[in-house]
Amino acid sequence: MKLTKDFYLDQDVTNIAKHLLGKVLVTRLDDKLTSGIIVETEAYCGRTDRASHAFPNKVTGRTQTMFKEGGLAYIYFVYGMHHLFNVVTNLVGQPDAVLIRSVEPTQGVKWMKKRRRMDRVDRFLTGGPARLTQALGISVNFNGISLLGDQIWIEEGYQPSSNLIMVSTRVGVDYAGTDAQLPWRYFLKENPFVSKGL
DNA sequence: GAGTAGATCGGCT
DNA sequence: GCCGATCTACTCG
Repeated sequence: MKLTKDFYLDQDVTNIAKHLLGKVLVTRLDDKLTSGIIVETEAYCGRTDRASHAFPNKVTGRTQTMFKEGGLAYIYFVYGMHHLFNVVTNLVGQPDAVLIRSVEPTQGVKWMKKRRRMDRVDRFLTGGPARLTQALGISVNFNGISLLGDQIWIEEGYQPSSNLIMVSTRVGVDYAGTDAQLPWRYFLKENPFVSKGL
């Protein structure tokens, strides 16, 4: 069951970041189906949050995707080599997004191993924002495409009980001043595919 | 296990 | 010109 448009239109991006835990991210490329359960996310609010590329509601070539209606993929390139995948949320003109930081592999493990050039199934396969995009074959080519289509989408999974949902500050956003202290990272307790503890 | 350097390039000032 | 929503390989111990 693919998530529908209305899921992505919630105006509180932290709600969506929380609710994405336990859902399943799926890609289909060249008939290779790969998927994983979302176990770690971070919320970014472009209007108020200095950690967001779109702060403060700044439209540029890179950020324009985030200003569109919720339900699209926002993918950007960093450190000269990594592609990071985000879910665009909220209404048109509100540049909010959720970074997907880790998934737990489910389908297509064979393809994921091949894309990652490794032969184990542990957090090094799909834990970490750049690792999961590589494992699922996501690149900037997918920037701006719909999450309701047939190349990349998110499905219903399970609803984690609230005592398993952990909250912390976000990773790698020290440049954001006091906004670096916001508790906008969510992850599943003791899940071995989460990128780092806390 | 912890700590650190190096890779590598698009976006923005 | 600087630096990044990161990862890997390598060191030391």
